[in-house]
Amino acid sequence: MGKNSEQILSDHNVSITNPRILVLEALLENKGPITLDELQAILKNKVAKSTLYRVLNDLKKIDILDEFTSPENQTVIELVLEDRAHHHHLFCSDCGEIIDVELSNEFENFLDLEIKKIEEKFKFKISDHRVEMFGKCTDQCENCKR
Amino acid sequence: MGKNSEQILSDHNVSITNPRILVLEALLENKGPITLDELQAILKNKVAKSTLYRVLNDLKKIDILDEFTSPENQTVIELVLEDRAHHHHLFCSDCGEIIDVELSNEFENFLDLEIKKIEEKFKFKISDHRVEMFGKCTDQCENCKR
DNA sequence: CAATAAATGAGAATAAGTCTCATTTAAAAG
DNA sequence: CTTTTAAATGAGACTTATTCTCATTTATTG
Repeated sequence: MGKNSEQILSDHNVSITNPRILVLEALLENKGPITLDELQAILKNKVAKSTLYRVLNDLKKIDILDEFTSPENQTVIELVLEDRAHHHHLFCSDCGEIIDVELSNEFENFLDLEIKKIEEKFKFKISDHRVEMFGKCTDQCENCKR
Repeated sequence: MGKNSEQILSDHNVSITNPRILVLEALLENKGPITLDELQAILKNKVAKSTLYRVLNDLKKIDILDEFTSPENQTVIELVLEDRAHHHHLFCSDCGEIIDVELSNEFENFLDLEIKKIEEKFKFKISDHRVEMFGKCTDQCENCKR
């Protein structure tokens, strides 16, 4: 059982306010990536547009929100709590669905080695990485929402 | 020696126009990823804003332009000609530089195997993938533009 | 519960990208 | 090498996403 929204906020020394609770609850219910449009629809008439953007920026600042852009140029966000396993994303160009994907430990270890090589070659300190996969779900796709 | 812009256009059955030549030449000179802002600066007073966007969409349609979003939410584009090797991107959060990175064949093969597993698990046909690495270049970074 | 700083709502402002339409240009045919 | 015609362009209007402003409300602390 995960934490509730108030715990999350106080754990990060962020004041507990109604909009923040509402946004976090929406994200906690909707495990996995969600487009901004979808989130806005859920919170319509509950949280002002300007406040929604501010709250999302707050969550980014305390490092519990990941933001990225879909191939269709939609802003996508995802709550990243400590208990969430490291994962990547799979995008369907038919239905727009975005699926969390875990790759094998062997693969992640291999990737870490490659990254060490890149760090040396380019004199970089690499702090994070992301693997994105693009394709189409087949007709019988259980993930597809439509 | 790569192709020139007119050859590229005619190879893809696209009519040869001045704006298209100018955009392609700018991209050919600036090998590697470039932000839209940078490209717009280069082409200022040469190509209208609306035309620039149209030309970029044309290049996307004939599959020689890759577009993605930087961690700072900047639109980034990169010409992808047939002779370009498959590669990935390294982002510096200090200077904003985006560097093309090739990973080893062994790694790419391993990734292909992982992708096959994901295709089966999620009943997907995966057509493309992308590895993004995020970090900071060190002080003596030769890649850093400033 | 009072004081104060922080957060919010509403809408104005800005910025990125698309669309419209009159004009120009490229391509193809004679 | 002209003429024709469809396609492309430029300029700016329009749309949409995101940020900003400021008066009001709310959370926190003492």
